Amino acid sequence: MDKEPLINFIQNCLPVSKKTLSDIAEHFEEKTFAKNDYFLREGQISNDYLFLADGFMRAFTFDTNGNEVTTFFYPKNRVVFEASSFFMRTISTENIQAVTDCNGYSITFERLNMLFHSIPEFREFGRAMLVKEFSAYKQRTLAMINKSAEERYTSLMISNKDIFRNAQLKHIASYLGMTDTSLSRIRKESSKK
Amino acid sequence: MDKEPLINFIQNCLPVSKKTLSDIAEHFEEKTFAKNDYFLREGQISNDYLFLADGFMRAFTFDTNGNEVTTFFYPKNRVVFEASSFFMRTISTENIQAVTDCNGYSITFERLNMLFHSIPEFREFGRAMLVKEFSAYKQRTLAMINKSAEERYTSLMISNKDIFRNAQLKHIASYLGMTDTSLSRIRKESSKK
DNA sequence: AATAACACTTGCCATTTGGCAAGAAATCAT
DNA sequence: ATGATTTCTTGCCAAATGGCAAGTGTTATT
Repeated sequence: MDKEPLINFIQNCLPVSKKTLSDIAEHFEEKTFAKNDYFLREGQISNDYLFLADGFMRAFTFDTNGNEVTTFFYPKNRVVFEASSFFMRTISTENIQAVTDCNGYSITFERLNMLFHSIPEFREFGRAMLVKEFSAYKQRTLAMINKSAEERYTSLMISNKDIFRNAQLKHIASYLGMTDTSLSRIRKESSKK
Repeated sequence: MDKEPLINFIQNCLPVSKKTLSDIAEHFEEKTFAKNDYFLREGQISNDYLFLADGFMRAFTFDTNGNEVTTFFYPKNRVVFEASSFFMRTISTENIQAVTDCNGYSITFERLNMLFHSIPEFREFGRAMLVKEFSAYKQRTLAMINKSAEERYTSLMISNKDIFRNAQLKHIASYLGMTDTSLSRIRKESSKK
């Protein structure tokens, strides 16, 4: 059985025995997504927790005016899940879509809980993922407030260049809270310097 | 022993036996804060998980230009904690301060984990609080993007009138991602209608 | 009650960002 | 490869928001 990337990722987060690791990995199953496939669609209850081994995904939803808004980008080598729908078993308002061809390993809600129940260290892993995601989200919120469009662009450029390599302009623009027109202009100005 | 509000709150979130409830409540201790007291200061590792029975708090930090930014408002009857610092044992970049006189019940990291370990249902409570907070944060992020300053004001007015009753203009302004000058003007315009 | 400190409002003007629409460039399907 | 579709850029102008600073109102302190 392969699942190398998954095992490495878990091991990097918390030190557990090889045995436990393979017990955990056993419950994940391989998944692939073609470009533009959906991992989660709004209206569904999210039932999969995914480790993204390769590729690039994004989450999006719609604001009150019906405009699509990108809410998150997921690079490879991290877990992908919509916390609220997955853990509270509520209908998701977000979509998660493959931006490029992707592959990874997923586990269902039921099985994940079973593992959380039986393996206390792994419970810690689950909590750590949740807290980490939350924390990243907070930092992003902060970066949005009290920064100009150009500053938001620059920060993202510095911290997440891969987003610009993978995603479309209009998706990045809505992620940054500006129009694609503005982002285009800002990018141009910025490249002059 | 009192702790009525705490017990009611937990019971509302998940149905547990009276016995279990009082076992849980026993580990919380009463806390009071005078107006402007701090529940958490940046630079510290957050070690308390608080149920706010009465009063009003706010979280704030500073953006890259050194401006104070309000990141959250906590009305009474909910839990107050900074997930990242509390659960990951990292230094907090946020401050949490009493906006009015407050009182509630708090529990330490160590004791909370002990309860999580020994009472599986309560573990669910912990996860639910974390997910709920995260979910609220996401909704807020979304409400900020692609909305004008006036729309952001109006939404907050509708959903959280109590913030306007309790907090200062400049704190609300930074929470809404605008200057206090703008908020003052917008509020005026809005009251005309 | 007087003073000081703080919170809020308002006028004037500068700057940033958006809206629209046309054109250029890139990508996709046949 | 060719045309069709989608994505990105750009010019022009309008609208929204911010910066500064003075003025007014409110609250706290002695």
